[in-house]
Amino acid sequence: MRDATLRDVAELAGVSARTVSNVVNGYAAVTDHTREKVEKAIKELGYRPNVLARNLANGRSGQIAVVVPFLDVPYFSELLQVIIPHARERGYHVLIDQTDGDPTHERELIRRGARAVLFDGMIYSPLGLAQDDLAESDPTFPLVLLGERSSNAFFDHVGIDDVVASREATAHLIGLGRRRIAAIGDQPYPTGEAAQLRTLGYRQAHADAGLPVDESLIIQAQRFTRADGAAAMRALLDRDDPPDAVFGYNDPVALGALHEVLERGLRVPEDIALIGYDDIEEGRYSNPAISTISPDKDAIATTAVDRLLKRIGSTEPLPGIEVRASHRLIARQSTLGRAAGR
Amino acid sequence: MRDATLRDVAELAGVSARTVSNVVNGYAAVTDHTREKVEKAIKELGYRPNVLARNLANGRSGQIAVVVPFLDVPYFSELLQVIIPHARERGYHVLIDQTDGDPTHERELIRRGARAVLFDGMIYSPLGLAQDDLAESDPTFPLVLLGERSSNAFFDHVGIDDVVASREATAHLIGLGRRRIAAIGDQPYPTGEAAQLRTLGYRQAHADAGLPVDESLIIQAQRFTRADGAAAMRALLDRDDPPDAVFGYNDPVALGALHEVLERGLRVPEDIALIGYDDIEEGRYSNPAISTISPDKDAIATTAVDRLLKRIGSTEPLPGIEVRASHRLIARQSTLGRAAGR
DNA sequence: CACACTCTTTGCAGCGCTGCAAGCCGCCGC
DNA sequence: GCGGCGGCTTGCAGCGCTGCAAAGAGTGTG
Repeated sequence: MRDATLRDVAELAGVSARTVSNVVNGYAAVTDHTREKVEKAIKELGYRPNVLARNLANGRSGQIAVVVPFLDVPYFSELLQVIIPHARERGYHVLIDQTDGDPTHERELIRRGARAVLFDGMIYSPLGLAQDDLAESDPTFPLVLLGERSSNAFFDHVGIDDVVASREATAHLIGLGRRRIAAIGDQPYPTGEAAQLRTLGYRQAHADAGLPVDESLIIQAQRFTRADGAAAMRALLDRDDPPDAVFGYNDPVALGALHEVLERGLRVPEDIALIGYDDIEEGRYSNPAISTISPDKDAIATTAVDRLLKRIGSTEPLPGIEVRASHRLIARQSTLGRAAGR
Repeated sequence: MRDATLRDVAELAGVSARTVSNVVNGYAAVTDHTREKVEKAIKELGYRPNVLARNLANGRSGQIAVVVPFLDVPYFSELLQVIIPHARERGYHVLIDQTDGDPTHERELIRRGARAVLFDGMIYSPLGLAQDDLAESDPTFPLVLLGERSSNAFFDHVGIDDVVASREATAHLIGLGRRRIAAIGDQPYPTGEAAQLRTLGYRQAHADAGLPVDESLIIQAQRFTRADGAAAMRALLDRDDPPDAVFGYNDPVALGALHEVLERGLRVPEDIALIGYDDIEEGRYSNPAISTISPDKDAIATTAVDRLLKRIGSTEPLPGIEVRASHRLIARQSTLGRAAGR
């Protein structure tokens, strides 16, 4: 059986289709009497508005897209966990896309996004996207960027100050007396701007302490996975002069490295201290629990949604703003040892 | 500037709108000559089809919804990681919703889903939903259930055999000589059918071995988180007669328990052996790495999508089928100790 | 009692696309 | 040379809803 339409309801209630629409949307003032009639008819027919038709008619889709490189990266799923309900409260559904970090796919999205009528705006966490690619995007399309990239004049950008945070993480290790600190996760190529900011912070911390940087301790990682962290650590431990501390550019990398260290029978933090980045739940339950940089995820998620909706709601393009969420360093057993206590 | 429409393209190319539509969709045969003209016009105007209008016109949305209780449960994000690209290859976008395990929200979805024109079908992993609630759903709505629930005549159901898998997990511990095996995750109430299947397997394994079950070792858990696992373990270790092994109903629970055990200075597996369920990546990198039941996630994800699309494509309702994906037990250090090697 | 004004309700047109069925055209066979 | 046929192309109508502007109903005022 065909679903009931607005017109069906109108007919049954003896009013015009437009009035039914008004009742449903609470638009114009409607007499109590009329409203009751209409509501009765709606109930009787089990009418539900056709979202598609509504969207087509008013040119909005009621959906926002959230694009992340990898869904199984805990940081992203934890963020989505906040974004989805927050968007729902504001009347938006969330469409999720995953780029697998594929630059072609990412570029595609950012360029054609503007025309995709499927969603009204996009929250985007680019990975393999160079700054230049952003320039090609339609500046009138509501877009909020997540992560470490600096915004341009057209889009908003929400994230923490990665340079400062990375400097703090490194300084924490230096403060513990470590002198051979490895950095795992550098990406010294155009699409690795995010990683480069962390490397910059790492360097700054060394400079602050008047320490030299051993370039050979800066290790690259492609995808920031546990496997990447473990592989990098393996190489580091095979050297004659292994490090005495590790700064992982995200928690999975640090956790992968941790796994490798323990696997070799070394002690953490006595032999090697480790710190990660992102404060995913997993890191609170690893053994030992890992120290990390904790970004204010709630703030990032809600701010991103709010900014996006503001952009969507605005008729003329808003200038891009840069939102800095707060972060803090959480020291746990992987740097403090048993002293970290519970 | 307004986006170009089909009609704009038609005008520029000097053909009818319908022909442009044919070119775009590759429907009817079109002369090479005409096609070229149209394609040129499309490029010139930067035309992109309006998905909303298309959907409204042909009554399909090209979107499927995937509903999970919690996005930050690694098992679900790993599953989505497979579902999303697989659906995309088949021309579908994935809309993700998260119920937070809220029964009201879940019931709402299942009941009204049929009418939600936003998506053509739904893959659903219910949590707080009793079997009865399913009966209220519209049997003509394409729906595939994930997880442990047994299907009814109207929906498909994809999952592994939880009873068998749980029996194997428990038997593994028994085979190691353990006799006081705790089970963490039971949910002895109507919405906990999934958990109950695991408890059943646990009991069967004991029966198989001629061992009695100590009911006090069956611990409940609400949400299957690391925190739940840790809390349950804490209580178990505070007893005078702590267990010598633990079967966690999913990996996070097992990992939370593991954390607590190590925190107390006990050895794994010497003092307490642990096994989890789901084989999330995290468990391969924990210290020690945890043994687990590994469901064939690829098969589950792709089968679920394929079945759903088949249902969507079929004019008359298909009878519900039960798909059993395979699983295997992966023994790692948390039960085998160092012997598990690398 | 006519008129201005406000509050409700209405009809129309159209969002951009596709299903349908008819129309057109050139070519083949007899 | 004519009817028939198959391959391409077209026009129409309509998916279900909302923006817009105007009509209708009701009220108060001079």
